[in-house]
Amino acid sequence: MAVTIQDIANNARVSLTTVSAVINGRSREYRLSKDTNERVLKIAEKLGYVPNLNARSIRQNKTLTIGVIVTSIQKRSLAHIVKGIESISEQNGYKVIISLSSNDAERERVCINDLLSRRVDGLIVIPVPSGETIPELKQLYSRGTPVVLCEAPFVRDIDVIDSNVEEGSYQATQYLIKLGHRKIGICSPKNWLSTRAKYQGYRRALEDYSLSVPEKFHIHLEETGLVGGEEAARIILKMDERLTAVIFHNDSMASTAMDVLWKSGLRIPEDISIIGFDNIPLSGMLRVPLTTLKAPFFEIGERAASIVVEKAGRAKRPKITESITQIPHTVRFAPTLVVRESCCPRHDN
Amino acid sequence: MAVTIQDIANNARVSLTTVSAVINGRSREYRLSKDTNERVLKIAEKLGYVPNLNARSIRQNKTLTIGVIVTSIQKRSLAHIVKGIESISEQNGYKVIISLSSNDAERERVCINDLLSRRVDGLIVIPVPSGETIPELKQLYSRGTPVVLCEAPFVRDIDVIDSNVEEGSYQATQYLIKLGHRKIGICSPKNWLSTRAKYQGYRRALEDYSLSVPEKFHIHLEETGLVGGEEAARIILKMDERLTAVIFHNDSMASTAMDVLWKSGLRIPEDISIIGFDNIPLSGMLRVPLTTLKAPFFEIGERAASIVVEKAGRAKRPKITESITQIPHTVRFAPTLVVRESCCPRHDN
DNA sequence: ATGAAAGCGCTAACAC
DNA sequence: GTGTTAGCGCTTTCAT
Repeated sequence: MAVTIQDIANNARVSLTTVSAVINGRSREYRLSKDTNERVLKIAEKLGYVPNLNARSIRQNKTLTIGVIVTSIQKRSLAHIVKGIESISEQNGYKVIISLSSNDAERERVCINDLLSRRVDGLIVIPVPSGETIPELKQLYSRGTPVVLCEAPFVRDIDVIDSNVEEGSYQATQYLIKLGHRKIGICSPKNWLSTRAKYQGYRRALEDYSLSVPEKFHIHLEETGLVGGEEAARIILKMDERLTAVIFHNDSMASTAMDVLWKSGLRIPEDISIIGFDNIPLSGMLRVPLTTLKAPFFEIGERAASIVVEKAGRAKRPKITESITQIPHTVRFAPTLVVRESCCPRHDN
Repeated sequence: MAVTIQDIANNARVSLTTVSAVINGRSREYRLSKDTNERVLKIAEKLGYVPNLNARSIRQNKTLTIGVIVTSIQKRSLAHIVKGIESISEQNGYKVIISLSSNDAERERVCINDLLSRRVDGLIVIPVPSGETIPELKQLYSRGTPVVLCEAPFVRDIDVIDSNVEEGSYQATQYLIKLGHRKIGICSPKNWLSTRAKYQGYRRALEDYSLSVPEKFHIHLEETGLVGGEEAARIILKMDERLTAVIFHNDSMASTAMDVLWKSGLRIPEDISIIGFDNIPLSGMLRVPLTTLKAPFFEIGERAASIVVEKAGRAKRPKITESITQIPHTVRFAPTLVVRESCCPRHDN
């Protein structure tokens, strides 16, 4: 069994209180003698004392911890969000504990419960892309738990910080339209909120330019990530009408799709223009450097964390919070188009 | 304040004990009536009860939690290790809490302390690459804390699961030698353990083929990651003797370096052959598909977690553990060479 | 079948 | 300057 303050107290022949005061750096406040202070510290050190945060938190009813739930850590954008969260949290004295939901609503629920059980002071969640868990998250929020969502298009009545994918998709589409493209496809995983958002931006752009919006150009994928890219490429190759440009859900999908398309003899961008999302580091070094949309993910994380930290801090002074009607914060950063070499004006074909 | 079992007990007009039994699914064991059981459950639900894991763990002296410390989550290899850890942990009823050390020894120490304070039942650490924290980790280990290191070349007297980078480097070098290369460079961040390991493999290969090992071909980088790649490229371009092949510390470094080299007019592989490490997903889709070494990172995570889970479980039956002299597990998986297009036989130049 | 009571490691109000 | 004591939310032994 681990060393406790009791052990230290016995060893130093002082009381629990004294030890506690020393450990918490309050010997001044408690007017402890410099001597006692040092002796206790030394003994703690010698005994290899490690404070028990769980015991402390149960007493103080706070943990100085923020729970973060992320669908996957492999996605660059999410990794950046997490770094942003960490940075702000740390500056404010909060530790972050990261949980992975692996894109699975049930696992996300387990993570939420676990973190709540650990009494985190706040929660930042990248919800599963299907949006399945949104109602539960809103309920948490309305019951007063400091919770902020990142990357949750369409979601309202709860704090949301994200990149405006609708807007990004609009920009991408507009760019392609201006290059003369008319047969523009958009590929993304089926049943994701962000898919719907991207489709809306795409549609809005086409409509703004009075172009038709053929339903068949909206390609729904079963798979996500790399495999999704292969699936997309296969579908595109099989279409009876050849697209002249395609917007992909993200860069890694675009890369794999590009790879497959290229291997089956299509030239990029001459035969088909490609746009991705996220601006991952390697996208500029691909066979054909990828045109893509970048968003300030690190900053998104920072903003999310600031809100949580602020609310968690406020929650400590109970009375004040009580009657405040929450006004949800929503910030959606507009992405910017990074033009590289995967798009060109439409060639007649 | 959150709902407690006391609240439930009051509401259900039963005792604390009863509620506790119900919550823990032991009403059978306690011979509680089906009626009581359901009533309590219903009330817990209604009140929105969330068990306080901290309180529980303080009582039970275990947390069913494994702490994982990782230098960065952006590195694919590490992300895979984490997934492997998660997978095994979950199967064994353990939650994982992930902390990021950001390649900073001091932050790693903070993470270790924090996790110990949270009384995790075990610890898996990817130590900072300088190896600075190894002594502390060994000390932890020798005091009986279940701790396993991943990716820690040279480290002994503690459980280590990793990829054998020395061996990988040997393979890479041998491959290049067989292609006829004689001026082979190796680039990696200075003062890293893995740098030393890779250099040893490289050196061993050259010596096995009775080739000279010019010190100047061992390039030490100030920077890591993408920027390290740029730095490497700049150095290579400035060398008075042109290398015909280079081994990079990892794929993302190799990619950026390749990009810079290519942009300054070198043809790859004709002018210079390139090998990376890690086999990241995009390495096959680069301008020149990258030859690289892949290692079973997911499996490394799995193995590490199995050990920790096993030890954590054993620790619960104190007597047995007491006198067992620990025999450190060490598993170093040999990487395999993935041949793509970034290497070719030496051209006279 | 259910409850009372002790105690896990710690903090904080209040004594002395 | 330092110690006593109550209790945070929970589990567990022992009574009933």
